[in-house]
Amino acid sequence: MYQRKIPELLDCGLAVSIKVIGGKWKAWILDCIRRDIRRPSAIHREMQEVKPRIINLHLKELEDYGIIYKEIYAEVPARVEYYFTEVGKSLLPVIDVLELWGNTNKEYINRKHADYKEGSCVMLPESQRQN
Amino acid sequence: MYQRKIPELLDCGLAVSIKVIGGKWKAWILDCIRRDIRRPSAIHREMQEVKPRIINLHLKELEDYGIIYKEIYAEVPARVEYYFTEVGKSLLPVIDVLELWGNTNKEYINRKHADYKEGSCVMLPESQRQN
DNA sequence: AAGGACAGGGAAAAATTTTTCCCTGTCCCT
DNA sequence: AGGGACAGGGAAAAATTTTTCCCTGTCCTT
Repeated sequence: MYQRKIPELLDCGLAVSIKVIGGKWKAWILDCIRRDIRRPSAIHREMQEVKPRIINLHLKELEDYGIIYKEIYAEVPARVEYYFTEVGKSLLPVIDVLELWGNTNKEYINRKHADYKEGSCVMLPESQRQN
Repeated sequence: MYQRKIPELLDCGLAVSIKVIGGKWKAWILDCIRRDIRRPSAIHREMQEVKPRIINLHLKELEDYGIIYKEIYAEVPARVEYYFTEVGKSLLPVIDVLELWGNTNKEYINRKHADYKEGSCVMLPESQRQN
């Protein structure tokens, strides 16, 4: 486990929120669980682009924060499913707000961003790619 | 300027939102501007904890995204002030939502987090420190 | 002439996050 | 016995972000 060298400032609400959902794949994972894709292997299948190891790390982190929890069914082989805690449920509308703002403004942001740094390497959705 | 090696996935609204406000000090900077602390030097004074260079980089990025823009007054020495673009203004309520969720849940998150990894090194606000 | 405020940025180091590679088990099916 | 699905993690490499250090100017005041 990585040991921080610089203490985190977590007294600001915004810093806390971003810590929880700011990870590269966290939102996607939360979205899976919201859509009833609850088992690790199912999430792995859903997120082909991302290595299982990475997903596991994020799941663990979200579990650490008390956003999701695990049910381990004593079957054979053991079945694991993730569910939202109450706090986790309260996070969903927040994600919706972010998702909405992002979708509303992504063309604007991407265009502006491209205007400045043409060196950037942005992956457009397939429908917009032109190579 | 850093040249990405892995293309970004920016078709998801959430990824866009987090790209824009996810930087370590972006939210604080936006909050300064919102409170009429508009000049680079004033922002530097407000954010003593952060080196001016870093703030400048974030300001530049926010400007790139079209969240803020610069007014350069032809005085001597030149005076610079940052303002929100329309899109930038639309981001403010989003930040409020994040801030509110974070403030509502930070004790819960911090406690949960500490429960798991006691090795973590979290800087509490002064009022809560006990060393 | 020296010093400070102002706006700004290059280059490299350090810190952190993300990724890859590969390993541990159990069980089921063929 | 071999192969695949399942859940999970150590260790190191790579990528990215953040930070430090120090430099460029101009102008104003002492």
